[in-house]
Amino acid sequence: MPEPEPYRSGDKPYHHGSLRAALLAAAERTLREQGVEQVTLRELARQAGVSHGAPSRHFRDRQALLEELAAVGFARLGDGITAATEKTGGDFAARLRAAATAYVRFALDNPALLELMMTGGGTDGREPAAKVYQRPYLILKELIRQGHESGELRPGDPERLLLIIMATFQGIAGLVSSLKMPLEQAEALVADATTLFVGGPAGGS
Amino acid sequence: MPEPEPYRSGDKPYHHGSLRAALLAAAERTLREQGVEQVTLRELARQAGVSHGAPSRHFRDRQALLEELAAVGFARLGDGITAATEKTGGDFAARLRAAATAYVRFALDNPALLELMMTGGGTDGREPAAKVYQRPYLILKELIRQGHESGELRPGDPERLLLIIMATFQGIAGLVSSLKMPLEQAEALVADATTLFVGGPAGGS
DNA sequence: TCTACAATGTTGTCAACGTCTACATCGCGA
DNA sequence: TCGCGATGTAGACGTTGACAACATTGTAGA
Repeated sequence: MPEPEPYRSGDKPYHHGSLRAALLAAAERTLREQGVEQVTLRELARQAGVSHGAPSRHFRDRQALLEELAAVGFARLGDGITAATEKTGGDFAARLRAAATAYVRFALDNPALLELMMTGGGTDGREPAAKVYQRPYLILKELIRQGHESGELRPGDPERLLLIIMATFQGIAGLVSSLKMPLEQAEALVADATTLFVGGPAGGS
Repeated sequence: MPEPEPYRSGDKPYHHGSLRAALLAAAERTLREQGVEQVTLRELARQAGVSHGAPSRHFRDRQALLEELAAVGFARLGDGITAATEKTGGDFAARLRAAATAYVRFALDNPALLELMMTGGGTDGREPAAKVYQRPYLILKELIRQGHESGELRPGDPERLLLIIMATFQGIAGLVSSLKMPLEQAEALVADATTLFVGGPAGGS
């Protein structure tokens, strides 16, 4: 079965039309299905039906493409967390849990992409990837402010609380992802952690 | 006229003698100094003063070498945590903190190695790298049992508490590592988290 | 002592990759 | 119309992982 090209199917135009987007899409698919190692410029070019040199017109090098892909991931993750918290009612714990759940869900749905986002794909520290935390950082910061204001969150230095909470959720996401934990159990873990931060007992006893 | 001289310093014997260890050592150094991408079989062979095909006698392929390197890391991390908890006095919180501190210290001292341990270096899911957690898992499990026995740890299902604690410490290690946080601040974070689990208020207020 | 063998290292080769350069084709605005 | 910049093509080069054929060495047993 022929690959369903979005534009024209039979004759190939000299110019692709949206090669950049096509390369990123192919990259994400390949990353998900075969891992970073298989995300090669030549392979993406093949998938896009284009010569092996073409990608260089859109991405300086392989690393640049991976960073762009990671950026897409950042945006989607941020959107997911924002949407989750915004559509959740006023209860502080529920919103905190919603944010964490969105994070964990992303980790389970996009393990390879999340890994890419955290490690930068390559190694040339060109991007220390502290960026993963930026969006969640701001969202959580605001959430914590609200929690303190309403008295629903245990007192304490907001900055330090923020770091612990972020670390915990980040850790849960990583744990859940590398243990391939079922979503149900992952959410239970999130619920426990949330309860812990808000002040109640943990462990569901 | 043949030369019956056994060895001379300066002339290279045909057999290296301990090539496997030399390759692993070179791999760890290169990983630390230049990142995973630079850990190439040929480069390691060069560093060991050996031909480019020699490594294949000791490691099936590059991935196998990286996994071996990760295993070395697991062992060292486990030893570090065990040593830290064992040499710390009876107080539960102190021992929990000691374990976490050892973890975080390892993360700060060996960022690239820890990353390799968690991601498996490659991507071919040949090793889901849930191994990182095995040693800490057992150690923490025992610690939690003791904490519950002595009543120093807040009550709750041990399994769930274990997961949360592991996730948190794992998260702190990752956060600290990718944010290149100074050790001092990292330890404060660990102290906060420990206090939180033991039952007191967090945030150092 | 001699010899066959297993372990280890060397050399040569191949395909795939990233990257570079020279060239071809296209669309668009002066 | 025409020319120019953006985009894609084609080929080359050096590096890498992997493999196969061969060389060297220590050693166990005849």
